[in-house]
Amino acid sequence: MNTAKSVSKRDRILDVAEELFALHGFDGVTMRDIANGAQVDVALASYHFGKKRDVFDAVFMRRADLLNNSRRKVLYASKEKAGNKPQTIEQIIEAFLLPLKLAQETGDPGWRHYLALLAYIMASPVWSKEMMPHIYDKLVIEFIDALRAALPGASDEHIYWCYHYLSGALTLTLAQTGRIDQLSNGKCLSTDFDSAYEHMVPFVAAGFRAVCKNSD
Amino acid sequence: MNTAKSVSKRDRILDVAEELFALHGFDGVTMRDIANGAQVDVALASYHFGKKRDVFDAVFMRRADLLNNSRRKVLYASKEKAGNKPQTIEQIIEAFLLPLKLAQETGDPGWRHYLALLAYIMASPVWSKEMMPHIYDKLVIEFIDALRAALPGASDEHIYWCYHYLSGALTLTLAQTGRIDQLSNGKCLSTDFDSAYEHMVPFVAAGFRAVCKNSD
DNA sequence: CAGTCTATTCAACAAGCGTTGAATTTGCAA
DNA sequence: TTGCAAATTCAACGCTTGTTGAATAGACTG
Repeated sequence: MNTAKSVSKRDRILDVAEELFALHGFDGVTMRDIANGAQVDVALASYHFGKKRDVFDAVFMRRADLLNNSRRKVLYASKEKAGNKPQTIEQIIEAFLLPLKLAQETGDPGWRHYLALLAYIMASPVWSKEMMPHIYDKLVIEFIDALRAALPGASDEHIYWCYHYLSGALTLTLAQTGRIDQLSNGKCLSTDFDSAYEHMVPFVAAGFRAVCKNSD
Repeated sequence: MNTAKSVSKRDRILDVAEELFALHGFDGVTMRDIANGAQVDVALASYHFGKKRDVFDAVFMRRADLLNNSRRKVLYASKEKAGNKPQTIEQIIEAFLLPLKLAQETGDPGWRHYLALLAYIMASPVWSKEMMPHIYDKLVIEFIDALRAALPGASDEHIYWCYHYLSGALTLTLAQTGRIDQLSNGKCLSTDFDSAYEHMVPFVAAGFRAVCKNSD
């Protein structure tokens, strides 16, 4: 049998750790939780990755480059498409969000879990300081530069605050807490990234314009 | 000496727990961490509150009613001020955010920690389901009703998604991760709720209008 | 000052934790 | 088949965890 998949135990450990860390955070998951989920001995995770913290890092890094490259590629394609004109805010935000939507659309639940893990990291004062600068900063700065070019005359302060709101809206979306499902009585779904993406672009773009038009 | 304060050990436990839970989450904090921080024996927290989970709940509940009442009061005052006309979106969002800004402005670091704890709960799939409906739902529904009245013709789906983005922007603000400080090289500060509030109102209001004008 | 209730500490427990070294199985090349 | 290295399990360690019952100190009342 074993029709589903024949991934290595090593990969199963990463898959399970990804899901559990996203759900319960670093301290809410034990090595035994991971081992049980992966149907594997407790010692195996240590054998492959080292300390518990190294498992967490391995999970985080597994898709980080993939996601970063995808985002960079989409941003550059968007820049190229705009030619010598500056991109519109909508185009920049679309480029910012599209790779996340695409990751979701692969249907691989691993990507869904990874995005939730990213949300966990971004919303945590401790983990955000530890993980984000090293991995995601370079690209974020490029996006902010693009926004600056698209909003001539806007003050840096306004741009950074608007980016912060964008980042917050995105973070809560990636977290997939199920809260919107419950508040809306099922009319909106946390897992429906298409809708989240579709409405987020005009929402954020309008926000940027409204705030930044008041700059000196 | 002891010039600063003469709070009871019981209160010191809550204060320390509040700060630590906000920073590290429920599982990232031990009873001994709390006891050490409060300079108190390990057993005392159990004596006063029961299980670890009960300490968490006690911390959460201590300010929940206070905050809820403040928000309700501000919302009603805003409604009254608008008279028989519907409130503007700006007025509703201001009413939504003002109590949080006021809590911050008391200067009491406890409130700052509590707001960060709220962010931790809102961003967590597990805790958000467990804590939010019971405590904050009734009021949130009132705010959404007000928004519906201020946006005639807007579809529920649009309103809920926009509220979701507002909630996300707010959550990341309350979390005070320090990320905006670092990205902006100190031009913007996570602890500067005045600026966060000031820019968030026009940002979110414009977002609502842009999305909801496309409703059927 | 004796008595009583509350607040606090002390000491200890059983369970669960991450981690490790040795033993065992598996996969593969010679 | 043998040999060897990688993958995996087994068994156990020292430590930390949350929690509890008994002992002590403190506050207040009569």
